[in-house]
Order: sequence, then structure tokens, then C-alpha cells
Amino acid sequence: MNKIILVDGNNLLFRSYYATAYNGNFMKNSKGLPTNALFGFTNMMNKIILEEKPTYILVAFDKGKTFRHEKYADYKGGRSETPDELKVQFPIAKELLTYMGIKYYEIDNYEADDIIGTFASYCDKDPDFIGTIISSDKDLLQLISNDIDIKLLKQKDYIRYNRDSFKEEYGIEPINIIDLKALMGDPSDNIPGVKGIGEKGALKLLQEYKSLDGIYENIDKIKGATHDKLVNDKEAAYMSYDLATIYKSVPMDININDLVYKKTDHEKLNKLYEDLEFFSFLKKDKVEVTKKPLDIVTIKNINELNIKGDVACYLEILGTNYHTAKVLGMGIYNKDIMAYIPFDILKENPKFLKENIKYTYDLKKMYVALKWQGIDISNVAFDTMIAADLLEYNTKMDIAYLATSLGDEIPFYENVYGKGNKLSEPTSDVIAYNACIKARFIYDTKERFTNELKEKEMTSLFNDIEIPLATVLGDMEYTGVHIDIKTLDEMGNVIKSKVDEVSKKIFEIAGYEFNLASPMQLGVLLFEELNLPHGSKKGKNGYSTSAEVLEKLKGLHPVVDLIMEYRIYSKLYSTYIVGLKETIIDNKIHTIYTQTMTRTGRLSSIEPNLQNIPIRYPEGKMIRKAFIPSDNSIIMSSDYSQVELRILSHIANIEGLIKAFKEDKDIHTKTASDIFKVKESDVTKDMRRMAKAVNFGIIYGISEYGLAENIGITNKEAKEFIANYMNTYPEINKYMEDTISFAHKNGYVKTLFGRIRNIPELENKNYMIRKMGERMALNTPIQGTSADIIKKAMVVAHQKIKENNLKSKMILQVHDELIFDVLESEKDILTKIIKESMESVVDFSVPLKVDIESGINWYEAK
DNA sequence: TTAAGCTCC
DNA sequence: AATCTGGAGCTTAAT
Repeated sequence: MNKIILVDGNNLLFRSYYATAYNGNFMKNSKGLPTNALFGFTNMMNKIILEEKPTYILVAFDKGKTFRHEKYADYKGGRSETPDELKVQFPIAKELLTYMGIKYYEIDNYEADDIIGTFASYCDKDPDFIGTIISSDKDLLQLISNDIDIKLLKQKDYIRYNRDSFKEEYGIEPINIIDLKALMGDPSDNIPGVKGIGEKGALKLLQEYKSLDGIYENIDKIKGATHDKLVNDKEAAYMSYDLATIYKSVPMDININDLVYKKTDHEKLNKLYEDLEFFSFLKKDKVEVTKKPLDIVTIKNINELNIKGDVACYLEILGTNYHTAKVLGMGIYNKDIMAYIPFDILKENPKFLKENIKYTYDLKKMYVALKWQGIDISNVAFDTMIAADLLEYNTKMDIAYLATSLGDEIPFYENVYGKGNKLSEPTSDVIAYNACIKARFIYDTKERFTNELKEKEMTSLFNDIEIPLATVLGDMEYTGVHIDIKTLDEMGNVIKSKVDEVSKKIFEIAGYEFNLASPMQLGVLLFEELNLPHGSKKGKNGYSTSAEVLEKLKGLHPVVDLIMEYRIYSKLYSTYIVGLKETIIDNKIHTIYTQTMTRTGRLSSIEPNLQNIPIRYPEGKMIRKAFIPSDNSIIMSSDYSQVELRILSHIANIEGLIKAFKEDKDIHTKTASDIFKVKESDVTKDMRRMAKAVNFGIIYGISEYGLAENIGITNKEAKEFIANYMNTYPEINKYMEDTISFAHKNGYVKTLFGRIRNIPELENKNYMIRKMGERMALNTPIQGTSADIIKKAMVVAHQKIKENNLKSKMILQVHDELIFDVLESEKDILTKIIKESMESVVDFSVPLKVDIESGINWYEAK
């Protein structure tokens, strides 16, 4: 069976053009030639080659107005002209394809759709050929058949539809897309459809009567308004049908041999890349996955295992939460061996794990899963997941995402094991296969990632921070935190009765019962029954009832306070009482820290999230009383004081703030005194509050509007306020300008430890998104450096605890704060270790400072 | 599955 | 002319 890849060239060029063209601001080469569409196009073509490994491939382009639509010329006339800046890129795209060894087609008076339709129809007829269409244009879905599938491009990735998955999602045959459009129309294509019938109605009709013809044949059976609409617009419906149909008989000679993907003419292609100034494509050498036949040895007796040298390994487990998942077995791979070791065998003598295994994907997962089984592996030196994440590949927990994007076919976890509560254990052959191809992928790409880390100067970040951190986090997760279930239950009862009591009061006021948790129903009460002012904050489904809105309604009606109270208690109950209780194992909670989730380098915490346990309000803070230490121990909490402002002061070299930090002043008071030009002793609470808001605002990249909103002043006042701030600390302005221009020039920003974040938003045509990109560019070096610092501190603190043979444990991390379960007898030495580890990570122009507190539970330790 | 809402730093 | 604070996760309702 041969497969033809059918690429919609027009579509690719258009979407790359509009994705990056804004305000007449184009990516151009130094001669002024617009290249933005070509850049995206080249990227896409490379990706297609990598992912599809085509034998046969073609790219189709439009040429002139579509012949078949002449009788409806008025309708097609409405389409806007192609901008000149895009037009000039078309011939170059064709040149690129020629050098890449890819055939393209353009036929007078036909569109790319028609050419693809013609080849799709060819595949349908010739039993030796199948096809895959690549486009973001949903029109092409109608071409799906038993022999044709489509890769429908989305903003970031794509969805692949074949006949079955299409039917499953839409409930109709792909060909009936045409009937669907005939009914619902398509404004973007000037297809009128039947007035008053939308997607829902159209689908319902088609499910019943199969096709447009079917509907009109049975028109008498259809009653009511729908009947009249259909009758009135019958002509329009059939015209729409014609307009929506892709033509499948473009007059052309088809010679399949023309479509063979030929050898790339690297010399000419590189020359063109140089002209276009696409230097990144010049350097790119693809790492080929070196495959050898799948001769997997399943180990029956651990003694028969004879490993020479380092191996890559992958541990298969059943379930995504590795604290509770069943361990199935391990695949190992290097150039000499490809073996599967069922867990029963592995656990007999896991000695080799210490000696030979060096590379894996998601080290922490394997480390903790085996730790629960009493097996310790602490010498793995390479984690593909972490490496790929640092290099900004699209990394997910499932290795299949990364592997697929690099052209190695690894089944997705869900498809093998199921998901959620619908897990099932496949046969051991299937497990062995999955484990081994994953190990092979890890082995085959190890060098590529190592080199890339080196090129991007992240080797030290990887080896000295992220890799050691993985096992440190693993230890924390495995250790877990003790929960006083009795206390939690008692609080739960109190909170539950509060929820009931407040609900009752609200219903009495309303005069009827409703679902208080529904913003929609609540909106009806507030804004329709009680006629409270709703401002203009309108969501998609009605008026907002957020805390922000309620705050403004306070005092206008007694129910408002009650609703706020209800929100507080119901949130506590569902998330922090019931939710937490569900995750308790043997009186402990074991969270999972995701090391590769955030864009700034911060950790995140899931199942449950222990980084958002309440603290702000007294009602919520009580929850922390349930977080208790081990026997004879205390909870010790140490948090960095103003770490982000200190980092900003250092990076931007802000003289005024550096001096204040050196003198250990209250930084917000100092800022207030500087801005308002009063003595520190004369700074009022309000002045300090405002200064604090600006200090935070600067870190987040706030606007005048945001600041005004935040501290309740007018836009004008906020503007003066910020200007005053910038005057006081002029270095901040320079930092902002430098950072944004660096980001625009390079497309990324960096932390002080070399962590990189790409910011494609800076190229977006949408002003709002570009501005957001700029705020990210400003915030990421600060937030990211803060993340780097605490990660390093964690590695060091963990190491010192181990070196000193202490029983105390680090148990939690909350971004700028570490929590320890400390044996009372070790309190002094721990205090010393923690302070030292955290404060000496970097040598900045400002000191780092931590505050340490302790108590009999987490509540008392802060 | 998404949106709205809440929690944290 | 318009913009409307950075980074996360969980629960519920509604589709």
C-alpha cells in the first residue's frame, strides 16, 4: 500500500502569513523582501517530511478563479484580494519545493482544493493508493473516505480524522459536510445556506434524512418553522450545495511517478535559505532515529541479564499517579540489548539498576514508583523529558508526544492503557513493546538533546539543578506530609454547617431555592430579581458574579455579603476538605510536583495541589492546622523575603532599591518614602499600600489601567504615579526597554541561570497578544530566576541534610518557600542548614534573606 | 470539554 | 485606536 501526502499549499502560505503579519510589520530579509509566510511554510514542510516520511507527496496551489463557479460568479467575487506582500512569496514557495524534491501543482482556473480533490478521488479508485490531506481548511473534510484521512492543522498541533473518527465526532458521513454547508452556510466562503438554520439544526436534519435531497424528498414530514425556512430557501440551499462541493475532476494527466519525494538538492536549497536569511534552517541537521529490528528479549531470570555499558530504560506503570500505580516492568535498550524485564523478575535483584541505567524519560516518575517498591535508583544522569522541556520542545508527561513530534511512532499512553478510572492492563507483549520502544527513543535521542543543551548553554542548569532536583522532589513526594484527619473532619463539619446555614439565609431572601454554585442562576437573582447594577462586565453566558463584582455590590443588599460568605465556605469544603481527604494515603498526602509544566521554570503541584492551600483569610488558613509533622517533630517554614524584587534590583541594577535591601529596610515603606518624597517615618499605611502595589506591578508588567483598578485611583493618577516611580528608579525603565528589545530581536528571554523561554506572542498580529508577550518578557527573567534560585537551594539543602545523617525532611515547596518536617532535636542544625542553603545560592548586589518560623503544624509555622 | 470561579506565590 | 498584572491547579455547572 502506498500513501500520498496531499498538501494544501495555499492554505499553508495564507495561515503562516496572517499568523505573523501585523500593522504592515513583516518579517523581511535585508533586501526588504517579505518572508514571513515562507518562514512558516518552510517550517511546516519540514515538519510534514519529518512526521509523515512520505514516499509520494504533492503540494497544490490556486491559479485563477475557479472555473466551476462561474455561474455563481457574484458569490465568489466577495473574497478579498491577496495582499501584495503575500503574493510575492508564492513563487518562492514553489522554488523551495522544487529544491526540496517535492512536486507541486497549479492548474489554470482551478483552486488547490480541486487539485487535492482530484488526487483524493484517484486514491479512492486505485486500490494501491491511500492519501493524507494536510490543511487547516475544514472544507476539505468532505474528501475523507476509506482511503483518505486528513491532518487538520490547529493553532499549535493538529487533529487527524479518518472516516471513523470523523463520524464519531460529527455523527455524519464526511461527504455530508457538503449537505451540512448547504444548510448552515459559510459566511467566510460566501455560501448563503438556509436562513435561520445553524449547525445544530442542520446536523439534526441530516441525522434524520441523511442528505439535502433526503430532506427535500421528505419535506412534508418536517413541521413548523424549519419547514418554512427550508421551502423558502430551497434554491439557495442547492446553490450552496454546488458552491460547497469540491471539484474532483480537474482535467490533468496524472502520472504517479511525478509525486515521488525526491532527493533534496541541499546546495540549491541552502543557497535559497541564505537569500531568504533563514539561517536556522541552514544549521538544522535532523537526528535520524537509528532503528534496529524489534528483537525484544523478555527476561525470565534476572541472572540471564548481561548488560554492558550504559543503558536507557523506561518503566511502564499502570496509572498516571505513580504513588498508587502498579509497576509493570522495564524496557532497557542500548546498541547491544533490547530487553523487557517484568517487574516480578526485576524486583528479585535490582542491582543492575544502580550500575547500568543512566538515561530515562521522567526520572522522577520511575524513581518514586520504584521507591514505593523499596527499590532505590539514584544515579540516573539523563532525563529526556527535562532536557526537551528546557529546550522548549512541547513536552508532556507522556513520552509519545515528544517522540511523535520527532518522527518516532510511539503509541499514546491512553491508547494502550486507557485513562482515568478506565485503566486496563494489556498483555505482557504489548507492555514489553511499549517499554522497549520508549527506551530505544530515549537512547537514540540522548546525544541530540545533550548537544542541544550544550549549544544553548544549559548544560549546567540541566546537570547541576534540574537532574539532581528530580530525585530531591521524588524524596519529598514520597515522604509526603502527615494529615490530622480528625482535625480535618471536625473543620469539615463546621464548614459544611456554615454552607448550609448561609444557603438557607440566601434562599429565604430570594424567596426561592436555586443552585448557588451556578453563576448563571445567581446572576438571575442579583441582576434580574433584585435589580442590582451589573456594570458592563459581561461574560459569554451572562453577567459576571465574580468576587470583584460582588465587592462593588457590597452594601447595596444584604444578600451580597451572604453570597461572598457562601463562596468562601463552599470552596473550602469542596476543594480543601473533601478534595484533600480523597488524596490521603495512610494519613499522609503525597503530591506530585511537575517539573516541566510551567513556562517560567517554576514547579507546579498536582493531585493534590499543595501550593494553593489557603492562607489569606482566617477561615481558610485554619486548613493548615491539619498539616502536621511526624512524631517528636515540628513544621518549619522558611521563605525568601521579597525575592523577586531583590532579583529585579540586581538584574536592573537599581541603585535606590539595592541600598534599601542592603540596609534591610522595609522595602515598600522605603519605596513609598522615595516616591512621595516624605521621611520614612511619615509614610502612611495607604502610601505603603500603594507603593507595594506598584512594586508588584512592575514585576508583572502592569499598565496604568491595571494599577488604577488595583489601588482605586484614576487612570491619570496612576500614570503620574508610574512616571514618578520611574523617575525615582530610572534604571527600571532601561531594564524594561532593554529586555523588550532583546526579546523582540531574539524571540526569547533568559533567566540568570540560562533558562530560556521563547515568546512567539511578540510576533503576533494582535496588539493585545503582543503586549502580553512583552509582559511575559519582562516577568519571566525575574520569576524564572527566582525559580532557579530556590531549586538550587533545595538541591543543596537536601544534600546537607543527607551528609549530616539527619532524620528531618524537606516536604513542601511553595515557589519562594520551603517547608520541613523537623525532628525537635534537629531544630537548631536544620535552621542553620536551611538559612545557609537558601541565602548563599547566588552572590548578588543585594543579599538574599530568608525568614524561618516553626510550630506544631503548618498554621503555627507561619 | 470549556468557562467561571476560587485558591496560592 | 486599543490595551486592562506574571505564573499555576481544582471544582462545579453547562454544553
